[in-house]
Amino acid sequence: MASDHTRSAILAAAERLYADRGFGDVTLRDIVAEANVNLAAVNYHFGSKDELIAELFVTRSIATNRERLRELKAAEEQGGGRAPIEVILRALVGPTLRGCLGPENQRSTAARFMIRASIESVPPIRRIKNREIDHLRKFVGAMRRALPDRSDVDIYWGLNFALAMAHHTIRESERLTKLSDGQCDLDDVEDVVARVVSVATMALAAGRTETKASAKVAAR
Amino acid sequence: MASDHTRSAILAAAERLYADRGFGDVTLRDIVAEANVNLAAVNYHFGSKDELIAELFVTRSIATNRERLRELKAAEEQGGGRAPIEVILRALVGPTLRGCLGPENQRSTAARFMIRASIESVPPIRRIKNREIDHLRKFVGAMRRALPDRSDVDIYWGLNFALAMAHHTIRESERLTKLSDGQCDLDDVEDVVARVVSVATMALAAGRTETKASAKVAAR
DNA sequence: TTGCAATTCAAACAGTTGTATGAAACTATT
DNA sequence: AATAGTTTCATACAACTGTTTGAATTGCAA
Repeated sequence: MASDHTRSAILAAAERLYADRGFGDVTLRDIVAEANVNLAAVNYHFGSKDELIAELFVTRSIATNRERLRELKAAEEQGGGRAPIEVILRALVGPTLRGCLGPENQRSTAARFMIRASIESVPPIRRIKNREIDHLRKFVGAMRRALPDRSDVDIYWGLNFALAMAHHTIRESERLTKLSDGQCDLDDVEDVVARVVSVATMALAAGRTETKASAKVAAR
Repeated sequence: MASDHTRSAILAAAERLYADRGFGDVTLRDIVAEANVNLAAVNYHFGSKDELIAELFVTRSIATNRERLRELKAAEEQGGGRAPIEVILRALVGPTLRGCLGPENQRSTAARFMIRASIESVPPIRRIKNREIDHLRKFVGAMRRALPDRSDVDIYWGLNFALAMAHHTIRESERLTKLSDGQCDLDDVEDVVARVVSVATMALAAGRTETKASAKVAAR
């Protein structure tokens, strides 16, 4: 087969540029210049610009999802098919947070690319994200097993909030640092993971079925 | 002065189109066609496309922020300068959620526009968002007064998580609906507000300074 | 070496984009 | 009615976009 050299040079250059400057103002010509290949090579190897972006994102997504499921499976096996909720949540948000936060200077290109992808949503990436639901269902299942007397609705909301805290913290890490004048240490990834897991666990552990009712009372 | 008719026709058309089809594939030509005005009118009245987008977003942001502060001020006055934390959090996330969620068919153009702005982040909007920090500081102050023995870091994290849950729920409302097979009712806005406020309140009320330590223990 | 497929390349294409221009039309004041 | 200022309009501009083409080159198998 081919040497594949051009293909991977394009992938690397594209990831680097997208990570640094965003999808908005990186053109194919920027990419091929960075990769030292011909302009037509992108269409030859990937078909189109969108397919290039999609391939980049899929590759990284698969890696994260695999890591998530690995942690989940390990936890459930260790617990005889049932894992504690906080370990499940850690498997859900840990890989993403670890992949995207941490000291900026030692942040991988892949991490910076994924941050971009979470900030600037472009069509090819959105299409892929929409297919992530099946992956999340596996976590719903595990959470159901961990909290058998919890309603499905509460499980979904708990999952939603856990992802919310993780993704928003990544997206707005710069703002949180500025707002807190550096007091919130986003580089201490394990602390961030612990905080997210802690709150999400509380959200799911709080008084059964009471959540909605009690909150509504407080609303008055 | 002028009739202002053209100006507001452009604003209305642009908001409608951006809300429906996103920033990515709405051109100035689409906008002026929808508004029944000449192409050059946009640059004449707004200077550039980006300034048009900025004006749209600023207008809506100011409205939301004003509503937030109105609720906050009312609550603090009623409590003699100190409001309960859950009321503060409600003032923070309530206006945004109420503005962006609710039955789709009766969702205002403004609301749909703001959802777009939160999903597809474009440069002019990002620049404005970065200036939102001063506004958030007012909530930090109120939260400090409500929870005087809470560390600043915990306050910042609590604020961050509250905004995280609100914004992520808006951004991913479609996915949550699909994942839960319609069981999570995103149209019941007050329930959503109550859920977010409830979890955020718990996050801030949970064992002082213990949060981090206890979570770290759970991590083992 | 010859032949054939895979790859690279320069060049052009076709389309779109936001913006600028200068004349025309309008508005309101004198 | 004449004027000055504002607003509208058709049109052109200049730049950039992703993609295509067809010829040149390369690498490998027979």
